[in-house]
Amino acid sequence: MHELDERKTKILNAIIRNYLETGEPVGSRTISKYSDLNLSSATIRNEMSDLEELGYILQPHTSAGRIPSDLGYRFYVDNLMKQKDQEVTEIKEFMIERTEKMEQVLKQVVKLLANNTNYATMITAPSYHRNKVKFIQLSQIDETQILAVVVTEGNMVKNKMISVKERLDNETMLKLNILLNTSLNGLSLEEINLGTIARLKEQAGIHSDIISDVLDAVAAAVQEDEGLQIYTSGATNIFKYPELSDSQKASELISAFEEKQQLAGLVNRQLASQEETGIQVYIGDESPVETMKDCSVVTAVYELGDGMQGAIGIIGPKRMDYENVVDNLKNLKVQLDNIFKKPDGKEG
Amino acid sequence: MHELDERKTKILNAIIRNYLETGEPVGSRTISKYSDLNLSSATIRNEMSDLEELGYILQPHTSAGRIPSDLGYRFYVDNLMKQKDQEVTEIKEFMIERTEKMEQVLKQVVKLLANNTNYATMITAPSYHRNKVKFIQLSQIDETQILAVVVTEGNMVKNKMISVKERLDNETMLKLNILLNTSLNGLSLEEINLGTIARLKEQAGIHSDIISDVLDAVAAAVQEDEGLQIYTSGATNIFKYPELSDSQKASELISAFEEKQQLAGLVNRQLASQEETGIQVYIGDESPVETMKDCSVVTAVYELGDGMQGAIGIIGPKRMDYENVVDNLKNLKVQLDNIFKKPDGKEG
DNA sequence: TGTTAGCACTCGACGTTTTAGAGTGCTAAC
DNA sequence: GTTAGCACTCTAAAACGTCGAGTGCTAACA
Repeated sequence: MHELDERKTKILNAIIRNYLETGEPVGSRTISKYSDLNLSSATIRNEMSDLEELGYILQPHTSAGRIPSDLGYRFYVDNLMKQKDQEVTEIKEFMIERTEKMEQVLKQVVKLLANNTNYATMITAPSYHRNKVKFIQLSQIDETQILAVVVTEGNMVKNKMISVKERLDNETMLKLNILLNTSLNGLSLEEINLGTIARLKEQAGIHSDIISDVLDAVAAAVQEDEGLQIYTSGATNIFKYPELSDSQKASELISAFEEKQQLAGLVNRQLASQEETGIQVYIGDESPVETMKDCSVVTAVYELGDGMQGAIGIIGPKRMDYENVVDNLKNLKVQLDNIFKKPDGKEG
Repeated sequence: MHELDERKTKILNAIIRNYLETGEPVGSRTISKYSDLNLSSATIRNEMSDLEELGYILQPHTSAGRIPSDLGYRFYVDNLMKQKDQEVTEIKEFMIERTEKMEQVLKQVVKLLANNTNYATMITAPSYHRNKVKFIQLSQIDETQILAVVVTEGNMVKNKMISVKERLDNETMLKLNILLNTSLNGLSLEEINLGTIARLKEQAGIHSDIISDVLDAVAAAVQEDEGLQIYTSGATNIFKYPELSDSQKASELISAFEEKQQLAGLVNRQLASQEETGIQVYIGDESPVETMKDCSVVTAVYELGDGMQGAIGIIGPKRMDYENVVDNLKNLKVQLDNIFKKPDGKEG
C-alpha cells in the first residue's frame, strides 16, 4: 500500500476541508492560497492530478475543481480528522428533567441533536440487546388461540397471541414446549436466525407450521417492542443540502425515515457486535442501508451499564461536518449515561 | 347572495373535474368539447369570464386556462360532488387481526389509507376527548418540586412535576388547590382556553406564575399523552404532486408531519365540537394549520360508542380526489367501529 | 338578445445560441 | 522541482426566438 507523502496529505486535507465548508468543487488556485504550503496553482494541479489517479478525489466534469471521493472521505475520517479532547458540555438547551419519562428524554435528545448538527437524527430506546432467552411457554387459551410467552434473562416478558386452525392436544403442546425451550434457551434474540429456525422446524415435524408461527410471533414481538422503538428528528434537514434535495432523493430518504424499520438496519450491526461500542462512520456505499448510498451515516452506541444498550444515528450528506458530529455523539454518550444512570431516571 | 345559473354551474363543474384529473389549467375549447352542453368555445369564454369575476376560478397568468379558486373548490365540495351510496367494503389488504394491539391496527390503517389514496395520512388513537376535569391536586414534594395531579371524569389520571423557585407554605397550597378546583372542575379539557387562564391568573394574585406553570403542565400533559398519540404515513406522497414538491413547500409540509403536535391542531377542533362527527373538508386557507394553506385537509372522527373518539386526517393538494377521499374515510369510520367494538379488540 | 366565428394579442414553455468564467493540462522557461 | 503562460474544455446563466395555447374583443348572425 502506497502512503501519501506529507505534501499530498496536506493538499488532500485542504481540499476536503474546503469542500466540507463550501460544498463546491475546489480548484487548484483556491488551495494555492488557502493552504499554508506556499505553492503555485500549477504545482497543486500536478499533485491533484496524482491524487485523482490514486482515487482520493475526483472531478465532476472536465473543467471543474475536485471533490473528495468516498476513499478520500474515508482517509480524512481515519487519519486527518482532528480528535478534539473530549470536554463534556452539559445539555442545557432543553432542561431534561429526570422525572420525565424516558420516551420524552429520547425525543428531546434526538431533537436537540438534529438542531445542533443540522442533520437528520435518530435514536433507539435502550433495550436488552444480545440478551438470552430464558423461558418459553405456549398455552392453549381456547379452540383457536395459543398464547406464547417469552422471558429473557433480563426478565423482559413478551406475550403474543397466535391463531391456530385446530386445538392441539396436551401431549403435543408439551412436546412443542420442550422442543422450543431446549432449542432456544440460552440463545440471544439475535442468534435466532434462519439456521436455527430451519433446524427447529425439522424437529417439529408435522407441527412445523406452528413453530413457524411461534417464531414469527416472537420475532415480531421483539421487533415491535424493541427494534421499533426508534425516534427521529430533523428529517427535513436534508433539504439544506442541495446534493440531497432533489425530489427523487429527498423522497426516498424521507421514506426511509418514515419506515423506522429500515433505520433499525443502520444500528443493528453495531448493537449486535459485542465489542464495538465506539463511533462508527459509514461513508456512501459503506452504509448498511441502500437508500443512503449518497449519504454518510454516523452511529454510536450508548450503554446503561446493566446491559441495556441503545444507539444514536446521524444521517447527512457525505460532506458532513464529521468532527462536529463525532464530538456531539461522544458528548451525548456521556450525557445519556448520566441521565439514565440516576436512580429515578429509569422509569419507562 | 347570487346563485349560479345552471349553465354556469355545469361549466364550473366541468372545469373543476377536468382540473382534478389533469392538474393543468383548463381552457375554453376543452370545456366546449368535454361538456355535454353544446356551446362554442367563445361562449364558454364569456361564461368563464363571469365565473372568474364571481371568484370561482382564476387564471395563473394572462393567457392560460383557468383553475379553480378555493371558493370554487368549496362550491364543488358542497354542491357538485357526487355522494356515492355507501357500500362498505371490507379491509382485506392487511389482515387486521383483532388480537393485535391497537397501536398496530392504527399503524396499519393509516398506511393502508396512504396507499389507497396516495396522499399523506394521519390517525389519532381513540381517547376520551371532551372529558371533564374532576379533580386537581397540587402537592409539595420537596423544596423545589410540586406534583400536579389531574383526574378527569373518565378517571384518566395525569401527573406532572413542576419546578418552583421556593417552597410554598401550606396555606398557599391549600388556596391554590381550592382555586384550581373551583375554577376548572366541570370544564372539558378543551374549554380551558386563554380566557379561563386569564381569569384564573388574576385570582391567583402573586402566585399567578405558578398557576401559569400548572396550567402549562396540565396542557402539556394532556397534549403529550393524548394529542400526541398520532400516527402518520405516506408523507412522501406529496412529492407526487408537483405543486407541492418544490424544496420549500415539501420541507415545510414534512416538518409539520414530523411535529405531530402540529397535526393535532388539524383534528382538535372537530373532536372538541359535540355535534360534528361527519367529515370535514378544509380547503387551502380554511385549514387550521398555517403550513397547509396550499393543501386541502379532510378529517373524520370515528367513535367507539363509549365516548372514546379518534380522528383520521388526509392531507393532499387542493386538487385532491375529494370523492374518493371522502368515500375512503366514510368506509374507514365504519371499519374502525367494527374492529374496536369487538370485545377483545380494545386492548391497548 | 344570445351565440358564434374570426382575429390580434399575450405570455409562458421550450429549445438554441451566446457569453462569461472557472479550471484544467501541457509546454517551456526558470 | 517549480512556475508562468496559454490554449482548451465545459458548465451555468443569460439572451433570444419560436411555438402554441388561450384570451378578449368585435362584428356578424339567428
